[in-house]
Amino acid sequence: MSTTDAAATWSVVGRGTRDGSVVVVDLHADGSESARRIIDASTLTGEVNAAGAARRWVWSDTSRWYPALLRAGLQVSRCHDLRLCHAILRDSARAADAGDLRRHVEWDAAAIEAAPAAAQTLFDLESGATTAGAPDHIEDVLAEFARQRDALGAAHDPGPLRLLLAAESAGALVAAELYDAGVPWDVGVHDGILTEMLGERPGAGRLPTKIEGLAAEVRAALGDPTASLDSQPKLLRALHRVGVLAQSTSRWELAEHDHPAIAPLLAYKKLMRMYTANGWAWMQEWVGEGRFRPVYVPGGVVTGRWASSGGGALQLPRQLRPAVRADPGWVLIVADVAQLEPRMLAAMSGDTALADAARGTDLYAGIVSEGVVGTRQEAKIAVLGAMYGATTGDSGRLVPALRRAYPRAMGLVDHAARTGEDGGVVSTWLGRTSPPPSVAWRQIQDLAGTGDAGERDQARARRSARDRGRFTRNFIVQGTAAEWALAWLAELRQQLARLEPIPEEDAADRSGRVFSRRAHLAFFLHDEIIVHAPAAQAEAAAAAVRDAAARATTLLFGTFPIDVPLDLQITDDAAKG
DNA sequence: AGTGCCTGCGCG
DNA sequence: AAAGCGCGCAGGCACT
Repeated sequence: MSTTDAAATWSVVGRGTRDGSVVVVDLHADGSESARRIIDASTLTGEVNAAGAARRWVWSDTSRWYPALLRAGLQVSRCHDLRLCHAILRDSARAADAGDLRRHVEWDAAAIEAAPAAAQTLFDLESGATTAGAPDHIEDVLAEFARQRDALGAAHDPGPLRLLLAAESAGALVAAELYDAGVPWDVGVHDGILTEMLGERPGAGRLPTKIEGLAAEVRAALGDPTASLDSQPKLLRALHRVGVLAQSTSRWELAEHDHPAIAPLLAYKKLMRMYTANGWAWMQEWVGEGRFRPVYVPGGVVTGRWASSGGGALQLPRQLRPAVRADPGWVLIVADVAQLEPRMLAAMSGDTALADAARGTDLYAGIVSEGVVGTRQEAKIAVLGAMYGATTGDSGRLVPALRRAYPRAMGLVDHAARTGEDGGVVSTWLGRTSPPPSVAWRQIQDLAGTGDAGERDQARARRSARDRGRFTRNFIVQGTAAEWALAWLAELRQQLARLEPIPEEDAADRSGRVFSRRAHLAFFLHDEIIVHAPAAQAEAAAAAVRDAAARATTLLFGTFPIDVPLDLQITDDAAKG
């Protein structure tokens, strides 16, 4: 075991030249190298242990390095994920001089790579097998880290951007930890919900009884015993034959027609959706040993939200929530923020009137009590319309009232929309910047600007400009909300990590997993988290959830008086949350 | 058999 | 078919 330099700030990890070797380079804050060690991949866990909690690990891609450490029972405190930070710095309008980063496209290619391979890692690490993704050789890693520090150092005001990079990297740690921990899942409850809803689990080649029954009802009502219900064009033709002249087969349109086939058809579609998306086959594939393990993709959405790849973590139907069950002797802490995005907008714009309406748990009720609109439902439609750029219908009609009452907040999103329409870029509160318009978009606008553009060219250009305006309008709000959520996650995982592990005999299992003896994050969905905690830690973990949210708000907005209230429940069943 | 697009619906 | 943003996934279907 080699020694580590306690004074060093960063430990940069990369692959060595020899197969299976790993190189760890300690750096001081000024970037100077203080130690360099060549080790076997299998001893990296020892290095991490010896380095202590304060160390920030720098690596190409958290999803390639961290899972193996977690499986070896180690949690790291902090990291700098070069792949994710590259994407932010490359585009950020607040990072001066990112040209050097843009030239190194090999760090972009990795981001385009599909799902992070949560399943590979330790084995590959030890065998020295190469995997696709960001460059991993230590010299490439050191060079990229230097470029990123240069881009940050040259920034006019690097503080917010530095915070964003730290939060993004912490999010990468959380994503790997969520996969390692999994969502505690009761397959018995899941099976019960499916059976109740769909009927008995069918044999091969058959559908559940209730689905078959509904299909028969629909076909009888259509007078066509062989009608296909799963092919949109065929179903549409069958409906037309009985006089239902719908344009599409979507639920909301079918509901407007009056025909005996409609009710069973809507029920059929609902059940079929559950059966195909989250039925027994899904359970078989994604749930094992009492844990649902979806694959999260941090930074997977341009706005900074996470995406998912596999398991559909972000689309888990509310109906299936009861299957999220704490282990015996454990509880769930289910917490979410109501109306996170308009709260972010109020704070970003410094709109104290909207911040006043946001005081307390229901922003929409606040808008009503300020007399801006008449009902809570109107307030909701107006706010969503304001953030999404609605121009017609109820929503578009209500937005002007908001514009009069909250000129600062509305001014900010309206300005973002105009910038987008003009082909410009916009940035979130911490500095994540929207991508520039595509070449195709530019061409459409340029063509419309020339003298010989036809009426259709003009119309197309206006439409695509407005489309982009709605995107940039929403980008600053959705992206800042994602930043708040990352800060919440980052604070929370640090606080949970400080909890004392419970005695071995009370552990959820004897696997030696990092999270079997301590409260841990189990689920994350944009503005909502679930923590799985030993009963003895329930109150401490809930306090951590609340405190982390408060700290996230302060971290982003300092002393600006914006409420970000949590709805928080401690329960053994996530559906009660 | 593999691909890429379309439709529809789940989530925020 | 949404009006009004951001996603992933399943099934059908046309194409290779």
